Amino acid sequence: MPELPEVETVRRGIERTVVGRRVLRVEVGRERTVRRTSRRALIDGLTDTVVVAAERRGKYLLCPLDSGDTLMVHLRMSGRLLTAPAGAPRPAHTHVVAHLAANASRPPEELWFVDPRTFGEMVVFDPANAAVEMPELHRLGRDPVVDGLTTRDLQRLVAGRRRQLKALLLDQHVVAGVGNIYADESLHRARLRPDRTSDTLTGREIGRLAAAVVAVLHEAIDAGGSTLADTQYVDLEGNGGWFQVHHRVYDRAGERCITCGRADIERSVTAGRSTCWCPRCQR
DNA sequence: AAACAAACCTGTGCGC
DNA sequence: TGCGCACAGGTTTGTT
Repeated sequence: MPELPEVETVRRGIERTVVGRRVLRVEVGRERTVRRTSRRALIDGLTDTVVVAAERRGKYLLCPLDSGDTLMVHLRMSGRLLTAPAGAPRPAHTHVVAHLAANASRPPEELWFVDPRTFGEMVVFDPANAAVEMPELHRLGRDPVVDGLTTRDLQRLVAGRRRQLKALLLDQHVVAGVGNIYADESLHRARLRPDRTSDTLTGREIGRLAAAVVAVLHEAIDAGGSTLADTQYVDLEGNGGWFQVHHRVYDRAGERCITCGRADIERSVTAGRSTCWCPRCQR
């Protein structure tokens, strides 16, 4: 579910309510959530540490600890991070609980990792050894929000390659953080068909696409991300985002395009993913 | 190199 | 009401 704007919203929540607090105790239910290492490794790596920052690369949430290690959280399809008062009843599929010490402004709380589909992951790793423990971090492409994404950046990324634009945007090694929603929304804003190949783009079109990706992601962050009908995605406090009301194509197949008002949004499978686009606006 | 399918899981919504 | 199937915001792996 969560793409860059949703993970960024969670990151800001962690920054506001978790950074600076000590982890007193850790419970791990499902071992699958900590499959990269083990229950023991997560518990030992997190217990009695202070979370000193909250960072993000693409869809990876990275929290440096005062021990020198870093906590990595990836929400994948259905993961959620939630804060709750100590002792509050836990929802189904709560796989990890970190007990947080009170501080001047907050009472004792718990940080929950809830994940019905169990694709999500948590691990405490040593950043000095990241090449071995978290190799995918080093293979991530540019983060359009952290690094920016200029026309020239995108020109370099597509140079000498022939790829469908949808696949290009979804490839985390090229651009980190764009998922199915924001790929479709970016392509619509750039007025480019999802199945156009990168080698057919003019310089002007590359510029439109780079600008569209950056603009869509920033607007989505400003709206707190997208919460769809299933309300799977919520922030740390359990509140949904509202960018879904600005979606122009995603999940609108069969509906009239609100940009041109003269064609219906089509659905196809491109890059192996359900894809929504306007046959009139997008060339 | 790039496209494609399958795999990892559980929940939900829809047609019958 | 119940059943079976398609599908879901991600990523990796293996095959054409």
